Amino acid sequence: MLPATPTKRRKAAPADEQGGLRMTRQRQEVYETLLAHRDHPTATDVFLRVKDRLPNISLATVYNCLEVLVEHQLVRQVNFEREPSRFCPNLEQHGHFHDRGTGTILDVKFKKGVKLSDVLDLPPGAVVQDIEINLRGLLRTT
Amino acid sequence: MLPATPTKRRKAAPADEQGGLRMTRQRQEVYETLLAHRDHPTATDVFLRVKDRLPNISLATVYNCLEVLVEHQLVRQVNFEREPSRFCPNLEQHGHFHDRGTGTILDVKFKKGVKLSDVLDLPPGAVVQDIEINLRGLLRTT
DNA sequence: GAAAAAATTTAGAATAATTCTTGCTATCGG
DNA sequence: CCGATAGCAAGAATTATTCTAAATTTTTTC
Ligand SMILES: [Mn+2]
Ligand SMILES: [Mn+2]
Ligand SMILES: [Zn+2]
Ligand SMILES: [Zn+2]
Repeated sequence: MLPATPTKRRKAAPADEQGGLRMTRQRQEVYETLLAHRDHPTATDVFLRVKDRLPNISLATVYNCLEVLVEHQLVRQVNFEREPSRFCPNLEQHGHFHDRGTGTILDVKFKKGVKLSDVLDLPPGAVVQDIEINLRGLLRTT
Repeated sequence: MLPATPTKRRKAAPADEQGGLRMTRQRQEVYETLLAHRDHPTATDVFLRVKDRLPNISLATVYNCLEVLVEHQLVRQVNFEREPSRFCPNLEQHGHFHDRGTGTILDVKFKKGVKLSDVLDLPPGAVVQDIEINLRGLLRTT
């Protein structure tokens, strides 16, 4: 006999909720700001941009929104050295190239069909969950 | 006629100077501490270890020593996310694997003969000066 | 080898990105 | 509408790191 498990159906998500993330106005604007420019802005950059549309937003809220967007994997956090974190809405697996000349950060696609183990001598038993590839150099403007 | 260039020979480096780096006691101990364990310690870790041998060393000095060792390329600085920097005396080109289970950071060798351009779609004109590969995951202990 | 100059070390203060705390507001489920 | 939960804003707190200034050590000059 089955135990009397009450048929606890998953709580219906509100209309504006996506993947457990409640898309508030602030989160929406932060996310759209990232989508709009895709130039890997810092939290402060995002703050300044969003302020045009939401003049009362606080920097703490921008940090909160970015954190929750990262947690829900709508956005990636990109760190170069110990500089302020940057944020990227490109969800394809990719790396980053930092041009020391201009400070620009560019997305770098991974070539198709390349396996990590073709390139790296992984420690035995290593289960890789996350890959981060950061390049630094110069963009020779031809 | 040659101009009267005074025969300005390169200033002789003091005996303890290597590649422009003066190997002071503090730098020596910091460097040897890194060589001794190769477990990617933080500045504070190094500070605590070196204090056993140089009880008067200050944390600021450890930071200074690490900085100068990195500048002179005897040591590499390794950053995972926004955690405190770690330091690595392995000068071969390599990446790092961070085991989320234990916090251990392992060196990951690059396979021989693999070119970056085999793996990544580099932006046109990009001259890569520095490569950083950081992996995160679990070490399945078999 | 002393004096002067330069480099290094030290302790503590300052910095800056990020996180935390708290009170307020908005939204949700009923 | 009501109580509960989640999110926001402002400012304080945190913390790894850098800076400052005075003391010490090392190197150079005489
Ligand atoms: Mn920016
Ligand atoms: Mn450690
Ligand atoms: Zn990106
Ligand atoms: Zn290493």
